Amino acid sequence: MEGKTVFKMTPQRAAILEYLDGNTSHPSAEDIYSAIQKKYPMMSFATVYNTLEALKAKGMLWELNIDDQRKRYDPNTKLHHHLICEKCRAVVDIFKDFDLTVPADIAQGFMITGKHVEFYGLCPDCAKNG
Amino acid sequence: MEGKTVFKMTPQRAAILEYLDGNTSHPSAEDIYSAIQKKYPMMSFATVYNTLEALKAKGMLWELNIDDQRKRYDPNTKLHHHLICEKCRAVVDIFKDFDLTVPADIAQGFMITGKHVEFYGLCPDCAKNG
DNA sequence: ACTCTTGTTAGAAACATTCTCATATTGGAA
DNA sequence: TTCCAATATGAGAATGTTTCTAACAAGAGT
Repeated sequence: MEGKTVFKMTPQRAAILEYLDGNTSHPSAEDIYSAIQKKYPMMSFATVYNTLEALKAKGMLWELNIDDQRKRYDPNTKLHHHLICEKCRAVVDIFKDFDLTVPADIAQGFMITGKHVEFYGLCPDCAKNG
Repeated sequence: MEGKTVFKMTPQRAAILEYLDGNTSHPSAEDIYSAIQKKYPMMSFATVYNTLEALKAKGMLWELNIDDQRKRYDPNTKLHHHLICEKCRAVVDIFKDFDLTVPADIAQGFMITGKHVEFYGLCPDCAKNG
């Protein structure tokens, strides 16, 4: 019987959790890896991906497909949305609850379980310089 | 002076355009490549990507980051949103205009130029079988 | 101490996407 | 028509991200 497997705490995982805690930068795996490598040079990329996968499975992390080039991770799993700078790829959180009801005749029989709004634009820095 | 470069029509491009015209399946580059390869076995992957890039630059195509694994392309560039099946990755269009105004105090100085809503769920087939 | 489960690591592999560059085609101009 | 410069193509190499492999390590419980 499948059962939920134990999540063992290790120094590597503690470091990843510490890095993610309260982090609103929506880091990529690479970002996480390089930040933590300073402290733990032995840390492997596989461990980063394994841990992110485990956290995602426990619902403690969102995997965002917001960036053209790589996955981004968000430790805040309370319903919210995102604003993305098309120039520097900065991502910021939008905490606002939009009314997004999809009428049945438009939902085409889908069972809707989640929603996410992406806003595109330019962040203050890029708007100034570009 | 940069100027917009000419878009030369070639048999390969005609085939890609024909395949995309009215296509609501949100195909990946691979999908496009294999569909067209039946007719044009000499067609190269580079050509598919080059053409998609050119069409995107002309605003005739959207590149969608809604799939974990690969980019998906949408020839319909009229404002709309998407509903994604989390099981089979099917993507369907939602033509409904949501009111998505972001108050200035929440926009954090961003200049917002676009928006896109993703709904997640299960398509009728997957809801039935899963 | 022994065992079972789970986590770690380095490196290889898989995969999507982009790049290179020699060659071929296109569409307008002569 | 023929010619030409710009642009497009194709095969394969290169890149970057993510996943996989397999051997080893660490923990908890017996």
